Amino acid sequence: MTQDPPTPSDIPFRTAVEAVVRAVPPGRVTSYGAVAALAGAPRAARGVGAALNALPADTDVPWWRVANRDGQLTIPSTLGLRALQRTLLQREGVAFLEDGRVDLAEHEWEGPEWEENE
DNA sequence: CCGCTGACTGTGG
DNA sequence: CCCACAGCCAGCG
Repeated sequence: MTQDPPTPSDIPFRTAVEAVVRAVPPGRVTSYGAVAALAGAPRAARGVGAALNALPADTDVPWWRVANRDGQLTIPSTLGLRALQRTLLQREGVAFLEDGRVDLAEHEWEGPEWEENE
């Protein structure tokens, strides 16, 4: 039987996003745009936000390791989610700048391929 | 099928 | 450097 190799485009967007975010190592931060690209939809950065927003509270997906391209935590501050994200990141050793942005120069993760090189 | 929303991003003033 | 505007796109009613 012919089994085509599982290409990203065959996987539902949300599933692909979850897989990518799960691959982000502790103490590392990536952007919505980068996740979208790795998920096979380079222009769907906003979709990534929607996907993470749909995650159940008990998810094992490390959603807090995703910030915007500037390292800002753009998650709604409602319900203290913003503060929660910051707490979780700091717990992993992620440093923040004076203006409240994540220190991307020190903690940005660009993907598994990049990881091999660094 | 159509229209609207938003945890984004790039560009221009 | 800060702000406004305009594309983009998945998900949902």
